[in-house]
Amino acid sequence: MQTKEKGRYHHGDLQTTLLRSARVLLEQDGIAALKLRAITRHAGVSATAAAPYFGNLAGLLSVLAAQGFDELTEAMSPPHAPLARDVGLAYIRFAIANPGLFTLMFRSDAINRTDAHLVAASERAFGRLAALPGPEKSGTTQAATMAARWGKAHGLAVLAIDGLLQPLTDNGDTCMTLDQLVSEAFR
Amino acid sequence: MQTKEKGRYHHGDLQTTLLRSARVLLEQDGIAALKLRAITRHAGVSATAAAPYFGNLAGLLSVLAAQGFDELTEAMSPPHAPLARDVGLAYIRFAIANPGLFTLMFRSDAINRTDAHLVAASERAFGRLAALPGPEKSGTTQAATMAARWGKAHGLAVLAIDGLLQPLTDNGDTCMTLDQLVSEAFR
DNA sequence: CCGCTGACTTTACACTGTAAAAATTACTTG
DNA sequence: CAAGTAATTTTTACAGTGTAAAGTCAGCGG
Repeated sequence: MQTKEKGRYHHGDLQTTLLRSARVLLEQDGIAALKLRAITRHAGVSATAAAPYFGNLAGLLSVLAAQGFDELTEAMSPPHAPLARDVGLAYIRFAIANPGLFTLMFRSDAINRTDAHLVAASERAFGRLAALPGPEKSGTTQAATMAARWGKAHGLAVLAIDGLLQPLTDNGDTCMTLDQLVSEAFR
Repeated sequence: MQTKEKGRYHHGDLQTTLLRSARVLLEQDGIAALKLRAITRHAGVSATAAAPYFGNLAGLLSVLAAQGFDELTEAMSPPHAPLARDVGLAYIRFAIANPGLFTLMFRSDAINRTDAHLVAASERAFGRLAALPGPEKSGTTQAATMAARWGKAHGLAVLAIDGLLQPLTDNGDTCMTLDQLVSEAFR
C-alpha cells in the first residue's frame, strides 16, 4: 500500500508521492475518496504531512487538477495538422478515459481556481480549443463559434461521465458504443 | 431567520420547511452551504430532525434536485409551438438563473441517483429535449442529434455557471452579454 | 560533541453526518 | 374528560473530517 520506503523519516519527495497517492485514489474510488487523511494514509505518512507542501486539501487538489489540464493539453495536441473536430473529440475522449480527474478539474468548490499554476495550465488547455479555425458560419462571432464547439465537447464529456448518454446508445433497433455516439454527435 | 412558528413542538410540515431552508442556503451561499446542520439550524430545529423524513443528507438533496428537474421541465415547456432552439436556450437560461440548483441536479455523489422520484423527474425533463424534431441532418442517427443538442446546451450551461465563458464575452473589440453569447453559440 | 535547520509527527479542536435512546406533544379510544 | 398510544422532535453519542500549533526526529555544519 505505502509507496514510501519503510523506515525513513525524511521521505525525500513526499510532494510527488502524495500527488500519486491522490491520483490512485481518485481513479480507484472517484472524487469521494479524495480525503486528506486517506491520501496521507495511502502514502504512508501522518495525516497532516501534506500541509507544509500544499497548504490545505484544496491546494493539493489544485496541483492535481493542473496536472490534469496539462495531460488534457497533451491529449489535444495532434501529431499532424489539427482539425477542430479531432481536438474536440480528443477533449471528450480524455474526459471519458479519466472521469475522476476531469470532474475534479471543473469542481470549483474543491480546488483553488485562483492558483497561478492551475490558471496557467487551464488556459493552455483552453487555448488549444480556441486557436482553431471554425467552420466560418456567416453571421456568427468567432467567440460564439468557439463557445459552441467548447460547449458541445464539454457537455458531451460531462453527460458521458455521468452515464446519462447510456440510454441513447441502445436507442431504437441498433446498438452503438459510447464512442460512436459522441463521435457522431460532435461535428 | 427561523421559518418555524415559535413554541410549537410539532412543526406541521417540517418536510417542506427543511426543503425551503436548503433552497435558501443553496441560493445564498452555493452548494458548499448544503450541510445538514446548517439546514436544520436555518429551519430552527435540531440537527437530526431531517432523518425521519429524508433518511440522510443525500435523501434531502435528492428531493431538492427532483424539484429542480420539475422546474426545469416547466421552464422548457413553451406556451406555443416549441422549437428545438428555444427549448435548448430555456435549458441554458434555467441553469444560469439557478446555478446552485442546476449544479446540484448533476452532482451524482451528493444526491441519490436511484431515487424513484428523482429518476422520474429527470426523465421528464430529458424527455422535453428528446421529443423535439431535429434539423434532419442526413447520415446522423436521431440519438446522435439528440446527444448533440443536449450536449451543446448542457456544456454551455455548465461553462457559463463556472464563469469560463466570461473571457469570451468581451473578446476582440465589441463587448457582448453572456445571454447574447450563448444564444448565438446555441444554434 | 553541540546546536541548528528542515521534515515530519503528535496533539488538539471545531466541525461534519448519523444511529439510538429519551423526551415531548398530539391523537385516539374508552 | 382521562389515559394510553402513536407520532414527532430532541438529546446524546460516536466515528469521521480538515487544519492549526506544538513537539520530535534525522542529518549537517561548526
